[in-house]
Amino acid sequence: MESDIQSEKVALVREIMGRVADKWTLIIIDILAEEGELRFTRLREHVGGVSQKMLTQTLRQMERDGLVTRRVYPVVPPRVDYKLTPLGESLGEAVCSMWLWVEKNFEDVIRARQAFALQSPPVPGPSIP
Amino acid sequence: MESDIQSEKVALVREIMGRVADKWTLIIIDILAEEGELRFTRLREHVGGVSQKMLTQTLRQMERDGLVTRRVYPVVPPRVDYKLTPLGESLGEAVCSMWLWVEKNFEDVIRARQAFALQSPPVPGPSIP
DNA sequence: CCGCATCCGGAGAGATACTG
DNA sequence: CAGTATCTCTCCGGATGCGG
Repeated sequence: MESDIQSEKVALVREIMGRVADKWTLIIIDILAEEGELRFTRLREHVGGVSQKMLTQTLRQMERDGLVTRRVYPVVPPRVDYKLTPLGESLGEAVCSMWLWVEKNFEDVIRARQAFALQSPPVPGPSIP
Repeated sequence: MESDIQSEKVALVREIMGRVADKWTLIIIDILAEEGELRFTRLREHVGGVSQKMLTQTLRQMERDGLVTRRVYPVVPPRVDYKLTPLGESLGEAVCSMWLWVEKNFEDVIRARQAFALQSPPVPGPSIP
């Protein structure tokens, strides 16, 4: 069946979507898009709140997927620079629209959450001490 | 410090980004955007490969965040319809640009992975039987 | 001193089986 | 048919070790 090929593609597309839409990947792309080339520790500072392990892991994946280049300088304190590839930059534009949406609408989400909390009193037995 | 407010906002924005860029959320938004209103099982069929639990959980979150409406019909076999809110629809446009990017560029990602695999022979000892 | 790999413990994703 | 409870297993973060 041809639909096997189709579902194969769909699975692949979804898998890549899952990687590309990863939390740290989105942040890293956003940062590298406006900072250009950065070395590991600088990038870590910009990201904030990420463990070296996750950062390394994510960058590895991104390198594997052709989103970033990884340049290693064989110097005494090791130095590794990361930078978006053209592919990564093109993704950056799509990612940007997501960030813009969140920036623009996050207050609505907050309000929705508050409204939802009101009509769904979860745990706290209110008043009457 | 005012930067406390700033970092507070950043954390919030990132948290919402994390929710909104969730794998299942992206798929659900994409489907509801083009199918309109769907009941639970229909939606489950369209998504494909998702457990009821994950679907329920994700839809709950989306309802909480004001992205979908959840209408329950008090009938004998329970019936629940899900539909994007205006907020969800506006997100749908941003999400669409992500899907378009993946559709357009996933073959480049595949190629990048193959190229990466070649220069990084991980485990498999090649040839020589 | 910088970047990376590994081991371990806890938290959360996820599928299966059951309930109204 | 929609949702919940239980169990499993992966993933993430911190500490450690190492090589340059």
